[in-house]
Amino acid sequence: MEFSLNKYYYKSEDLFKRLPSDELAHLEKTIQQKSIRKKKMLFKQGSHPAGVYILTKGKIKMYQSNPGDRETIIYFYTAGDVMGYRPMICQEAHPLSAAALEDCSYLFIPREAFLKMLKQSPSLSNLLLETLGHEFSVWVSSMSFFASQRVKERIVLALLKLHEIYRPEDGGKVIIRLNRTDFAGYVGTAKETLVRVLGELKKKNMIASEGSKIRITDREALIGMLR
Amino acid sequence: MEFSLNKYYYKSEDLFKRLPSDELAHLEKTIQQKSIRKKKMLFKQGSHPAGVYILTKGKIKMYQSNPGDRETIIYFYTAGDVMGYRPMICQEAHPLSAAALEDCSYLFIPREAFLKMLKQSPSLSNLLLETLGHEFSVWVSSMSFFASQRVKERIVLALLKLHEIYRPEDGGKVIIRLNRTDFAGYVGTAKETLVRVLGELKKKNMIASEGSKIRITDREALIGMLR
DNA sequence: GGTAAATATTGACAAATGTCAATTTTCAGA
DNA sequence: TCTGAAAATTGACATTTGTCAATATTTACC
Repeated sequence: MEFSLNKYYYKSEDLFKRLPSDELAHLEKTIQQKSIRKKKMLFKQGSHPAGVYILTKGKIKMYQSNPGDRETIIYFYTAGDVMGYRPMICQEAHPLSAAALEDCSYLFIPREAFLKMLKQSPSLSNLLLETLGHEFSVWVSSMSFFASQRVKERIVLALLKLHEIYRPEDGGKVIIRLNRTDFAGYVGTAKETLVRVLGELKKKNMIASEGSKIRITDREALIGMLR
Repeated sequence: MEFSLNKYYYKSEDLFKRLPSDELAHLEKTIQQKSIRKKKMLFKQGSHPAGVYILTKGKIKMYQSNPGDRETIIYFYTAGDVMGYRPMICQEAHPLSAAALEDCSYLFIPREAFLKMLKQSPSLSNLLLETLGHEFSVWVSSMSFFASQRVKERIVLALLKLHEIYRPEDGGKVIIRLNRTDFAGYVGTAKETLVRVLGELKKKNMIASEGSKIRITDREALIGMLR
């Protein structure tokens, strides 16, 4: 079977653009423009969801703080992604925290407006259902990959995912700007182990790096390591 | 923060019971009674979803086959659980395979009937949305736990989850009947490593086992190991 | 451009986990 | 109840991964 990054990667981009235009127009009246500085938290795990976030610029990490100050990063959001609606739908607290990796801009739909709309609009609930279902499949794949692979393979898959996440809209070169600690938290390994594997990939000319910046130079070779 | 197994465990039980009675009545006309023998497959990953399954008796494992004949088990379904609707909703193939761990009985709703109903019933789509959202949170927690913990802790959490999965309806003693290979596939470790950790827990009188049967004898102590 | 603080890298070693090959125990069917 | 096959257990050892401490490099800020 052919390797498919698609299976492990998903963007909720354009979720709202698929709504009927009258509903979209109504929604837009309640939307607020906001921004947040690098390293600031957007929300904290255990807190009550305040609304839906649509990221328009920058990157956000979703993570869980674990005992021993280790941080597990579960997801990176990038421009176009919709965040935070899930726990709201099922009246739960946020299971994860969110923090900005860079300066970010986003649109915010307050909780009440969103829930009211959800009640009235079958198209929105069907849209969310479809999105959520698909997102779920991606997670399932990621989880089983994670459970069955060694650190090296996980790092390689993480590199490929990050390559998509950091892909610029103008089609320019992809540069992954992520510090080693966050990268290691994403892979679920120690920072030192990550550095060593990256060093090895660098020696094989599959990636290039300087400082915390990483660039993939041989994507095919990386993919080749996963089968 | 208090340990909550709830965070890592979820049953979709009674999903359909929450539907309005007229819609339920309509659905019941299309439902088929079926059964499947131990070790037989219910569906295979990559295949097209044929309908929705509601398990009424027995246990089903959802798993992914990995290279090197290793199997990663992602989820166990038990009586009351609803399976297989997710990939149907978003028009995808099954991301996982399903096989019976014991002789099972189930109700089957054919694809067309289910999708038709979904279109007509806002209550069903809202119900599914809520269920899916909650299920997702549980998965997120499991995944971050998985990524951040050692094999021993993962085994202990798996034991606690299995204790719920194997809880009999009549309130009798819980006996986990699962072979070591499947258990190891659930934890994401080698069968031998699993056996060693179980042996250790047995020596500490936290569990008892004979053959492949396992019984938890000191639940509190196990929970104590997770914080 | 210079400097202190943050971050990445490396080395040495310890601990955790996997693998392979016996051996023992359990289980299902005759 | 017996018996072969399947499954669980154990041992020895290799490999992977984590930890701690030191050092080199990069980055942010004046």
